Amino acid sequence: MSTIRGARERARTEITAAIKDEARAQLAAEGAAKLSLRAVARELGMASSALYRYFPSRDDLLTALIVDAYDAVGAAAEAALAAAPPAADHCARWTAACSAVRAWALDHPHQYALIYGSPVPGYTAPKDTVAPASRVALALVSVIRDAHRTNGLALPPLSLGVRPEADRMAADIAPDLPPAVVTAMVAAWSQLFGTISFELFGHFNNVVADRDAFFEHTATRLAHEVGLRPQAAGASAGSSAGS
Amino acid sequence: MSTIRGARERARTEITAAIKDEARAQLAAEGAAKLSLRAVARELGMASSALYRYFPSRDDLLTALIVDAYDAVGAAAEAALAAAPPAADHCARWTAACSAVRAWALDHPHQYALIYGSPVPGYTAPKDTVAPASRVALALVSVIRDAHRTNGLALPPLSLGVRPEADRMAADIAPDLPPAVVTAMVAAWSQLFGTISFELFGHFNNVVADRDAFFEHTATRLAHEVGLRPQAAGASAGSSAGS
DNA sequence: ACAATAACGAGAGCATTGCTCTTGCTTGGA
DNA sequence: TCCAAGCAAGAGCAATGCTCTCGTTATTGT
Repeated sequence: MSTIRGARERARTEITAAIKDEARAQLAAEGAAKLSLRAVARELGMASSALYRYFPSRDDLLTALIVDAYDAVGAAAEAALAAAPPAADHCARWTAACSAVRAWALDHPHQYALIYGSPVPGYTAPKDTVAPASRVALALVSVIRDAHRTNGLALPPLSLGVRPEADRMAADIAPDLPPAVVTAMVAAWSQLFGTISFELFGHFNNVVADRDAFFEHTATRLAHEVGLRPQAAGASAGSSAGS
Repeated sequence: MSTIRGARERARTEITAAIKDEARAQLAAEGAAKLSLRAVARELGMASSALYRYFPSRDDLLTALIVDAYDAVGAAAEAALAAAPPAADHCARWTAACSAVRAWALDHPHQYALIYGSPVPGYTAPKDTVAPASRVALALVSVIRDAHRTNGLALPPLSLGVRPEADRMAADIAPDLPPAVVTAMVAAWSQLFGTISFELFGHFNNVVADRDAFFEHTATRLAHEVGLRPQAAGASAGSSAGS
């Protein structure tokens, strides 16, 4: 409200950012388990107790990093979609978003583990996390919505058992999409991260060698599962999109 | 190999088991991050230093728990398959194995997080873990192999990009199965755990309400993905298998 | 302009942790 | 019987998260 906003306030945001940066560096270097408030303070040249003016506890620092990480993956997915216009091949847009998420995960494995691995601390997800956490899912939904608007998506009917839950999810998430599509999309969403997590957490060691090819294939199959078909006809007739 | 093998040796295995039990209890109560050697020793009425005679470090204790957890999920999956003979509906056997894994995960969330969440400590997976870690995957392979032997599994041809990797995986994992099936099976394997992890780690909060129905549906679709089709004909004509 | 208030940084301190080292005791085999 | 190996306990070290207190500094209200 005041004019200059005070040197103090600016210093606060700067120091807060510096703390988070240093914490991220330690996270990337050693993992979440080894992230130490004292080491962060030491590296920043301040007393460890001073840090508590900015983050009331270690878990709060972690939570801040979690929110930032969710935002970063979400932004990566959205950027991939922004690079391919909604008019383009919907199947390719889907796989592009998936690949963007995977690329971010490979670039920031510890941040990825922070948000998609085991809940770290006493783990209570505060309200601040739910909005950033939804960004990837919303990006995927937007691809499907575009595809549904232009082509219309048709999926085989759901079995009786899921139908009530499918209707509920559709009404809750995307009332403009068929329940079968929404259900398939939620499944594909979780399965996408299952594949990325397995690769990142080492479960593919001695199993999958060419991870790029395998992921490309998996993402494409997930696209099929949600009703997206490659625009086979049209201009470019190249069989496989990538490399 | 000798006769009595000494009371000492027996005491050692007993104490080792007691330590692991207490550690498991703490794991279930507080999570892997809070598992403390000193607390385990305290609870067992022994000095903390005495614990190091049995496990050279905290990470070694964790590793022992990891091995046990892998064995437990693997055993759960195998038991589910043993309950349904190989002659039965292959699709139902697949979903039964999947559901068994999920049930174990819901019953032992922290042990599940230990093995399928973020790698916890300095995380180096020793050789001892790889065999137990494969049990679930091998159980799933056995279902597919049985199905392939009796019915033969046919899947649409793979795109050019994955074909080399698919051949490599098939030769490495199950040379008697078509590469397309093996590839789909690896994907389904990781996706299964993606769905379970999302449910367990809270990513389905405010998204999926009827988790049982959703999982049943997802597992069935995964079965279709690997080429398993429900034995629709025969006796019972009910549309959906489960209740 | 001045004083009250709030934010701030630093240091000391507490409880706890993983781990090591040394010191005795107990057991198993010669 | 006696010795070596296994064992348990205690003290101790470095490090952690967190709290409290005490001066200092900036902001704000009058």
